[in-house]
Parts: sequence; structure tokens; C-alpha cells
Amino acid sequence: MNKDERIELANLLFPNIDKTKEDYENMYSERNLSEGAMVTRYGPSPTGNVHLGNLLSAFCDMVYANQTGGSFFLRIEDTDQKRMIDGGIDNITSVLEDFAITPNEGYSYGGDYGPYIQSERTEIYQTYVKDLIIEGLAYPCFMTEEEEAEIKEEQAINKVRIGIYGHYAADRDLSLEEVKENLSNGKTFVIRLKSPGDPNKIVEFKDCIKGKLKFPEHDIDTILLKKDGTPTYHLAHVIDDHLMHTTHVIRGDEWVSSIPLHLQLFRVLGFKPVKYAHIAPITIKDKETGNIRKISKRKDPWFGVKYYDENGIPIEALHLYLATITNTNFEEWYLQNSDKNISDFEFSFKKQPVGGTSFDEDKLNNLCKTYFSRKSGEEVYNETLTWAKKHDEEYAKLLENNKDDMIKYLSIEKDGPRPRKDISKYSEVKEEFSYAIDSMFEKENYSKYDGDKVYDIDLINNYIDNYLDLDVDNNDWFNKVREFSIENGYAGSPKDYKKDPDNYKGHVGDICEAIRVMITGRLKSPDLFSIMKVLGKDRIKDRINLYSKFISK
RNA sequence: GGCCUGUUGGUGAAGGGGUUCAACACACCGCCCUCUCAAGGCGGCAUUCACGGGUUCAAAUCCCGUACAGGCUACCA
Repeated sequence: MNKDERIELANLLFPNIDKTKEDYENMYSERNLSEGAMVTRYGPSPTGNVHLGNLLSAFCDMVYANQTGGSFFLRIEDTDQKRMIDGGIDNITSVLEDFAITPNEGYSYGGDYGPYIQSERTEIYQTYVKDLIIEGLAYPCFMTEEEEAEIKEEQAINKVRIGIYGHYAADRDLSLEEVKENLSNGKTFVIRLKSPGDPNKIVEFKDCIKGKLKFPEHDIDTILLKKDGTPTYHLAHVIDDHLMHTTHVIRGDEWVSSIPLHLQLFRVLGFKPVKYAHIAPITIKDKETGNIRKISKRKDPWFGVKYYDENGIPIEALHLYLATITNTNFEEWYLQNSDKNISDFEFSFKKQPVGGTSFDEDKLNNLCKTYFSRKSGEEVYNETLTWAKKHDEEYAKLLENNKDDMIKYLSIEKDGPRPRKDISKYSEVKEEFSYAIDSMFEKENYSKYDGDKVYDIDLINNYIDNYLDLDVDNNDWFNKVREFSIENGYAGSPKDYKKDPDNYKGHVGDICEAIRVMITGRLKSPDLFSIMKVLGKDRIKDRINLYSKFISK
């Protein structure tokens, strides 16, 4: 076909397309950004639930765009109407919101480069394809899906490369007359790329994360426009990221084998290619088989996104985890910079893992503990309350009614360079601080105490009445306990006791243990004196009475 | 079948020819601190980097092969 024929063909195929690619080039002008600013995008398909892997890639998009003063946008990739699920799009935006991953622009966020949903961009794609046809770089293919499947089956049997290329691309050089005839016979068609690649040539390419990669040139006549006129991912990706002026495409590494195709499309369309950063999938070592596999929603609860909210894992702690798997040096940096947060860290593609990243639940847990340890008692209180309002209304009410006490308890051993590190989830607060709320303690009190010792109530009452002074500091308090111990036949320190156990009834620790169990109902607790201070003498006495009732039962 | 990619301790991983290169973190164990717990301190935990061969004076690091794992090979993304 000569050019005139191709123009006729293009008009025949796309009679309703009256814009030209120049119109769109002018419509979406270059972004006004400083040198080095990265424009990234998250392009989910509304075909299922969002999972951890999606979150990781969106997190990367956000972090790189933010730290370079660029832009991070959300684009809905809904070109496959068959796989759409109800509420899929709303689900995406609400998950992003819940996880504090905030695009600067995009679907439902606005911006100058929209529409940010591919189903509304069909005309744009068709305009570029029409141009490709005029240029002789694409053609209509009338092969049915069955015919194509047969070819591929035959290729598999003959052990040759699978795909529509070379002589398998039967409709590549149809004459205008043949096309017209097919059309008048009512045959449907797709538009294929007339790939200019030579598979004997090698394309070299540098991925921001994976480094140098080599592939044979792409020579398959990939489908650009489906039978229904909608684009395939490949075409939509290249056109959108060009028009939206994306600088870095960060995506899962299941896409690396498509790089030669995408690079070719950029060239054929006359676009400047984007930079690619392919991130490794999140994997897990299967306990049964010992194999590494992608994490799955069914087997691995943390893969689903609901898990975090339901279990009371703070979003910021999850961000911390995402940051540690995004850059392998983040963790060390964070531990050394207790006063800084994620936005102070400089992420780099060079420090991004190349192979699979394995999910490490222990590490997440530890990160959560570190997160809580760096929050003040009041912050922990507020966040826990917010969480409880959603998941445990009864407890939320108790928290609200006991705000002052609760904050005091949550603040124990929080100052200084080694803050307490005992909570890893909001859901643990209720259990960990079971002694903190009087009404709760009255109900549950000693039911959780699993020791078998019975403590001497008179002894402790004697101590409370005659020795306890809540207005002193921790050292003086403890010296007083020691004094009391010695006077009552207990050793002043565990060491003294160990030297000569027969000479003593026990040691200070036993006295403290008795007090601890009586006022908290447990053998382990944060600093005892701090708890006593919050309670005050009257409530301490109440609890001892409670204990006496408990043991007389 | 073809084309890519990966494989370092109980776990997550650093390191991409020599020089503390087998870092760091988590977990675990031991000791110390200590009224308990958490935290913290000290120490232990891969003589060796999937396996085989090659290049080199020198390899976890480069090359080839094998095994295993993952991805792609859709009118899905």
C-alpha cells in the first residue's frame, strides 16, 4: 500500500477520529518541573482487591515523587471491561486513603493531564493508532481468535517461537482491496503493530533497579487495539505515560519481558522513552514446600490489606516496613536516627532489592514495637482510641472515661533514651494494660493471674499503711521497700538472699511481686512505683481488698 | 519448548575480584544490669556465599554448564 491508500484505510477504519496526534501533543504540554523531579504513577486495574504488593509499588511511586519535588498520580487502568468488579475503583481510592498513600493528582484527585481513567481515553489511543496506520506501522488483522490459537498450538508442537510474527502474520501486507472485502464481509479485526524488530539483533537496556538487561529485539506483531476498539495495556501505557509526562515507570517485574515491546512502541510513536524501575515481587518461603512463592491472599493474611486495620497495626508502622523493603539500608538508618521519619530518608533505586523481597512478619512486628516506643503516651492513647472506636466500641468508651489515667499509664518509662518497647499493635493495649481501668479490673482482676502463690495480705497492708510514701522519687521509694523487707525478715536484695537462703523468708523481689500481683493482677508489669503513683493510696487499698476477696473464694 | 531474572546463616539481607568481605537487622541462646517484664550492654550463632567446571597470583564477587525457584510467552493487567 502506498501512502494515499494507507490514508484511505485509516479513514475507513477510524471514520470518527478527527483529531490528530499533534492536537494531543499540544493539549498536554510539558510539565514545569525542576531538574531531577520524578513523575510517577500508580496504575491499578479495578479487577480485584488491593494487596500488599500494590501498596508497595504505590508507596515507591509516592516516595520518589515526593523527595524529588515531582508528582505522583493515580491512573485507573480499566481497559479490560470483562474483568472489572463492582466497586473496584472506589476500593482503590479508599485503600490509598486508609493507608495514607496520597497521590498529588489523578483519578479523583484532579490534575491537568486527565482523564486519568483509560476507559475515557479511547479516542486518544485511536488517534495515535490511526496515525500509525497512515505511517504503515500498524495494520488491521482479521484473524479470528481460534485461528490464532491454532497457530500457537502448532508453534508449540514444532517447538518454534510462539506468536504472530514473520510469515505467521498473514494479514500484514493485505492490499486495500482485500481489507475492504473483509470489511464488507462483516469480518471483525484487531489492530496489530507492524513490528520493525529483528530478533537476531540485541537490545540493551538499563533498568533503574535491575541494571543492565539484554534482550533479542521485539518482532511480534502485538495487538494494539482489541476487536472492540479498546487498547491493550502496552499501547495504553506508552501513550498515557508519554502524554502525562511520566518520567519513571515503577512497576512489578512481571513486566520486564515486555520492555523490548514498550521501547519499540515509544520509538515507533516518536516518543521519548520513560525510565523503568522494575520492583521485585513480595515473596514468601512456603512452610510446607520450602519453595519461594509469591504471597497469596489465602495463605498469607498480611497480603490482604484488611489485615492491618483489623489487627491494629499502625499505618505508619506499615510504611516503615514498606520503606525497609524498598531500600535495604533504610532499616539501619532509621535505627540510628530516632528523631527522624520516613520523609527524611533519601530513597535510591540503587538500594532497592533486585531479587524477590521476602515478607518477614517478625520484622514487621519489631518495627511496630519501635514505632510505639517512639510515640508519647498521649499519642498512643489517641491512636488506640481511634482504632477502638472502629473495632471495640466497649473498650473505646472505657478509654474515653479513663483518659487521664490511661495516658499516665501509657507514659510510664517513656522518657529517656530507652523508651519502653512492649506494644506492637493497638489491639494489644487492652490486654497489656488490663489493670489500668478500674471497672475493667474489678471485673477481670485476678482471673488472668496464672501463678500459684498466695500472698500475705497483712504484710502488704502493713507496708502500705506505714511505709509507702507516693511523693518521693523512685530510688527513695525502693530503699524504703528494702528497709521494710529487712525488718520483716526478707533479704534486701536477691543477691543477699542467694548467699544464704535459709536465713530469710525471701527477698525484696518477693515483696514487690506481692504488691504487683495485688494491684495489677499479673506477675509482669511496667515500673511498679509508677503504677502505684497513678493509682494513689486509696485505690491501692481497694485493690488489696479485691485481692483478699479473690483468695478467700 | 523459547526468552528473561534470581539463588549468601533459623529469618530479612549487605557486599559485585584482593585490604576485617562475610556488614546490619530480626529471631534464638548465654551472661550482665535489675523488684518483674520490656528495653539496654556484652558474647554466641554461615571457615563460607545452590552445585560443577573455567579465567586469575587471587572469585561470594567475572565466564560457562547444571539444578532449583520466579516471571513472560493473552484481543489480562
